[in-house]
Amino acid sequence: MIDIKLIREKPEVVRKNLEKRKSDFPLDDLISLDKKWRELKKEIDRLRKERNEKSTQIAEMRKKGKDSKELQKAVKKINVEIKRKEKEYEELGKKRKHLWMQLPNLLHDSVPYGEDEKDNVEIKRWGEPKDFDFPVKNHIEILEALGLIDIERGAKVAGARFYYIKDDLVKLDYALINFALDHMRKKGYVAVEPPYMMNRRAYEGVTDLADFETVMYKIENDDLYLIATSEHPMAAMFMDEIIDPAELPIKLTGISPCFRREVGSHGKYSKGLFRMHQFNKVEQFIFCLPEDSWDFLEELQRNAEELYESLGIPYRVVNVCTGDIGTVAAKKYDIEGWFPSAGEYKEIGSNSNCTDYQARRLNIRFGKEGGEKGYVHTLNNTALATSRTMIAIIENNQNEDGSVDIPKVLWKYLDFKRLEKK
RNA sequence: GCCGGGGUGGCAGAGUGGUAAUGCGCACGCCUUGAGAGCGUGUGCCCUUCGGGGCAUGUGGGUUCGAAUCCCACCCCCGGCGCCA
Repeated sequence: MIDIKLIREKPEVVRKNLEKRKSDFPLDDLISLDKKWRELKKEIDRLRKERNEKSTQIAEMRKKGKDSKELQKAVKKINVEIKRKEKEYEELGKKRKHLWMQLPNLLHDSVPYGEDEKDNVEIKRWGEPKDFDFPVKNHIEILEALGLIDIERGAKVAGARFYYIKDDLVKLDYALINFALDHMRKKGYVAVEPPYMMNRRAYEGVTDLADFETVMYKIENDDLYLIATSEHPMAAMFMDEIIDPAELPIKLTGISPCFRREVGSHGKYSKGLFRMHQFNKVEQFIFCLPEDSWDFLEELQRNAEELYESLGIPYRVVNVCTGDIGTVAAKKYDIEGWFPSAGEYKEIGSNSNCTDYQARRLNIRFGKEGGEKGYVHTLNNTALATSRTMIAIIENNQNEDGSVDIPKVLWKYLDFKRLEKK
């Protein structure tokens, strides 16, 4: 959510941002809706004032034992009118809010202009993709041969894009979680295991409204949605609160499964473990003062890069362009890992500064009571999503005999050093 | 799930039909060499032509000229019972 005052007073700034995003958002509709809404509010407030005055008069007359029938009649009449206008006001208000919530965040100047992900700008590359002297296999071939994954039974029991992972792969999953958690905790981030479900009000605060149709699973009979990432419950954690600036920054690292419907994302990179309905992820999250958020974006970036570097996964970093950045972020870096079977870099993590956009929706402020207040800034970055990282490890560290070498940093979490046929 | 108690500002806490006391905290000012104490002003949200106005007692309805207060439904918290990994 963007400050409504900015929309009213400097619509040209907002309009320019929309042009940059190539958004077809109907800004003029929002502005005129807001204007009508305010006019109607003024009108209703005037009527309410009249009613309050008359009611007070009635009370005084009663005290004196005078007859107040006429006044009562008049108030009744005003009330009918208030009720009529309130209904209109409420409908207008809903439309206004709905539209307002869809208005995307203001972009940072450094976000490159572009149509889609092809126009993302590479800003860094680390590591050298290995030259294999044998035909590389993809992770599904490798895992099926090792008997560590069961795709068919996953589909039988839950549907496509659900899988059973087994045995040493389960251990590897948890090793990666512990590895990432340890890394983040060493940096002073507080580990959080959040609720895996959230109610509508909280969820509307953290994400694009369109996600309710394409991303989130709704729990029947309850006002609950399965979380798509622990970013969401962490962001909502301080909903409707005022944080003492002395407490900031708040640095969290969340661990949870992530549930995603993935409606409309068929085909692309959909093979194997790359895009599933359920996966585990360690996430980084920061609440901070507005002036600090751009520095923290770089800190979050570095944290994630260190993880992939110590795992030995070649990666590159892209500055995500205007056409690919999404509604909530003001700036976003993606980390793309190297996948030998595809012969390209693909997204394994995503780092966003959401500035005050989420905080405004969630009503999370900082400030002393009675003192100056403002909205905090929120940032989130993947630390490590286990499924995609496992694919990267498996494909990059495969041997000709079908075994896979485990990166040394994970050994202490495991009772094996290779995935191999038993 | 059942029974009981409860939900009022940042916190504590009054108000049982007449339009939200009071205390603490916090911010600003005065005073002070400084701090503290003391005194004063302010302290949520929305609108405003900056004069002011409206809203706000868990949420949503209802009754009434007027609801924190009465009625209905729901949500949440605490205690007990039940069920349970």
